[in-house]
Amino acid sequence: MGADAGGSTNRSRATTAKHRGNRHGRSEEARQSVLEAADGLLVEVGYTRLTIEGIAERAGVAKQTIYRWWPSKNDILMDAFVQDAAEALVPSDTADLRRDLRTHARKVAHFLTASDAGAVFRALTAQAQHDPALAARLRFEHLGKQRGYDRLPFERAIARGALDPGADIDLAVDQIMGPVYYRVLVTRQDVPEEFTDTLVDAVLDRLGGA
Amino acid sequence: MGADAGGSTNRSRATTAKHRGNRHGRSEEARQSVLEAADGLLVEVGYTRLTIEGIAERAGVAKQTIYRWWPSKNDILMDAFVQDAAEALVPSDTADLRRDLRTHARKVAHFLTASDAGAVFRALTAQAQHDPALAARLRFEHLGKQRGYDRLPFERAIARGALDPGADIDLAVDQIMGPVYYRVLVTRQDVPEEFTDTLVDAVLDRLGGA
Amino acid sequence: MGADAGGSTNRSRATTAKHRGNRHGRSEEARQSVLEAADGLLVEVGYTRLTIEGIAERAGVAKQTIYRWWPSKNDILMDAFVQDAAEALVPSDTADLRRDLRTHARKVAHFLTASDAGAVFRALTAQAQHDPALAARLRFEHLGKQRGYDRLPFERAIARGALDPGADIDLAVDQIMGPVYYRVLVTRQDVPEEFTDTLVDAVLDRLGGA
Amino acid sequence: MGADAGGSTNRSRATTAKHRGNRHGRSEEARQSVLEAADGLLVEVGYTRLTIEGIAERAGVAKQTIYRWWPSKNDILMDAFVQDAAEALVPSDTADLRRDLRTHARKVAHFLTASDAGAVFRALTAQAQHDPALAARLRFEHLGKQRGYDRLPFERAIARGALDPGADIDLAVDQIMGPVYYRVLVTRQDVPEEFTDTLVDAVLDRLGGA
DNA sequence: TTGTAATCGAGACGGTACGTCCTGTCTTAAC
DNA sequence: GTTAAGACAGGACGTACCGTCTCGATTACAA
Repeated sequence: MGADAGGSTNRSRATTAKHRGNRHGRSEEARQSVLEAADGLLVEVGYTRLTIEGIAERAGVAKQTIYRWWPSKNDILMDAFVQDAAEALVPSDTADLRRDLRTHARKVAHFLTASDAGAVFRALTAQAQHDPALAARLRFEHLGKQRGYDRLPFERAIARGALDPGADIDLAVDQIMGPVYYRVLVTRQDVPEEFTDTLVDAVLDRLGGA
Repeated sequence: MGADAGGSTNRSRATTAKHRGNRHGRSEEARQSVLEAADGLLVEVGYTRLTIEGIAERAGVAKQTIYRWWPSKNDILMDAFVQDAAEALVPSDTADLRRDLRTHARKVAHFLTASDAGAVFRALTAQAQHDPALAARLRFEHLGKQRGYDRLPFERAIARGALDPGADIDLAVDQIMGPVYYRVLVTRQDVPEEFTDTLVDAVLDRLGGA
Repeated sequence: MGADAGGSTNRSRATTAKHRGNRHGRSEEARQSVLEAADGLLVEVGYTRLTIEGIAERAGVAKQTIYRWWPSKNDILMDAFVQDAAEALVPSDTADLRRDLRTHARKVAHFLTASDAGAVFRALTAQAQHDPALAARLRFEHLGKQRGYDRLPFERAIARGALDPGADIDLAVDQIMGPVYYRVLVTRQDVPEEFTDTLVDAVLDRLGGA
Repeated sequence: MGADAGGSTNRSRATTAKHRGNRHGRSEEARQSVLEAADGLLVEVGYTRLTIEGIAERAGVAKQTIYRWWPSKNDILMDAFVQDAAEALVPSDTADLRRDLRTHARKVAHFLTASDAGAVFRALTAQAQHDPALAARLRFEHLGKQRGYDRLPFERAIARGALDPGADIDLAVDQIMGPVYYRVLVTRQDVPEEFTDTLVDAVLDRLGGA
């Protein structure tokens, strides 16, 4: 997307950070205010009443500016989500697999149920049911990386010799994360820490018992 | 909604002397053709392009007739789903817990990934993320009953003394169904029989080992 | 049209005047309340917002009862008008042509500008511009008779020898009534008594001077 | 509403006449095709079956474009009428009052009974009975000017010394025009030239005889 | 120093679908 | 056999957004 104009070139932009668009690229200011407006409106009015026109008005931006850079409402939310949630769910490393997994599962549950970014994720996951292209973006830009984080504690444990290298890590991740997402997206039950802890223990008991 | 006004209740009407005017109620024909049109169009054009006007046209029904009986597009789909999927997912009973669970998990996976009713369910679950009222209807009219079916093999096993009566059945159900729904709704991976079998075995190994 | 069931047969109805519809014919009560509801609603909400459904509700009558007896909204108003305005505009007879005409012209002006029946007449005349059938009914059931009344003072004057029998009475009526209706329907100016008196005088000066 | 964006300002627009509507103003092309469609449909299907949707379709214009610029169906017709009938009824000047009045009265009668613009005028006058705002627009944008034209022959006669300066011109206009409009709008009789000639003569005989 | 090219805001446009209102027809049960 | 009640197919209403388009202003580099 090349949407990111910040970063190492910000010295040359220091004096012109507020440009309103010219031949040399898009307005970073407009981009930011669109993403923030989308984020805010999603929380305030919900996905259904979130409109491009509403985002444009809230962002103080022309509708065409949005259409120039984003193909659809979902793509705006996707960008907003990627920007906001980039850091979130990296698991800790205490050299204690059970502890790391428990902490990580709790963090994921909290993200899904209690954070703004989680609300955006739920909305995007919902829309992805009707929109294969969005589903693909979600997979490539979020879920793949997330799967990497989810696997990380197991891989570290293997590296330090604390876990059988033949363990089926993806299965283990599905067994821990599956019930969490299931409760959040389907049954809408709470996801207390006892629940995630129990899931982790069940997986580790099987893996450890080998 | 008391959507059914015709049918078996006409006996009680014969004695109801206190009618002022017509109580002939809604047209069952119109109701059916709306539900069928909604079903068909959802499969053909997808949720996003499914419109009330399209349903009305396909059903040969006036738009107002739809609005008279259904508050929203989602409520039509909900009715269609309830009608179609009423029978579907009752587990078999072979007096073999492992076999019954494996069969049931495979049937659920097939329902979610390969049936028309499953497509409606996925669409409804997606919309329920944005619509608490729909979420409530889904819970009360489908998921509650479904949870009963999912628990049934365990309860039968307890009844016949093959399982510890203290087993946490709801947890076990979450551990089997959670990863299935997770793959369907989130990661969009296939759900092969080896996967569901493994989930069942993992749960039973723990329960049996108690 | 046969819309009128009253009149000379009302003796035989005396004992059944309040029936709500049976084998003996239409409900006079329903007919009356429809006409009154139409009248009242026309004054209250205006022609544009006058609906059959509104009339039915106000009259406490089923919509079908209206459609059974009246072909259209305008026909209801026409009946209401005929019933209300039957008596209104019969000219007095003082054996003084000028005085009779002045009085009559004033009464017509007052009818058009200040009476409820006049409001109905204006509405009907307006709709008659778009509806030839209504225009015909207006002509046959009102304007013809009204023209007779308008001519009456002249005919009486001829009969008593006070006016040349060769006078063009229709022209004279047009010259007096035309400007009155013109002000009411087109320019919406007031129609004061000085104005109608002057019109009468102008006509009589010509006729008398012949 | 400032519904008129064309007209005297079109000089400044000369170079941008083909724009399709942007921040600098509305599309003149859309405006024209709406007015023409309304005009044509009124003549073809009549006022009652004239719909905004029909106009939009015929004009090849979106419904919202109509609602953006005209508050109602009547306002469209009013604009169409003002545009079409701007030139129409200016009286000739032959320095012969009787001849000018006769010619003018004939032209007015012809306009009302035999022209497309006259059909629009009759429809508007009819609707003005139910709509005070429309009545006001008709008065200000047409009838005032028309009254000026109707008075013109008399004023010219006074200017050239052929008529008593104290003559009541408005009364004379009412006496000539009133019966014409009366026949057109109320009695629906023909308005032959003998009739208008007689009206003119009656008025002039009185004025001239003073 | 000026011209050029890309972006910006603004907003009118042709459309689609919305949810509402009313029309005129039909059916039913009550009286 | 008329009535009140009200469901029905149909169709227009006026609104909200969609995604496209043109416009004049703004800006930064290149000529």
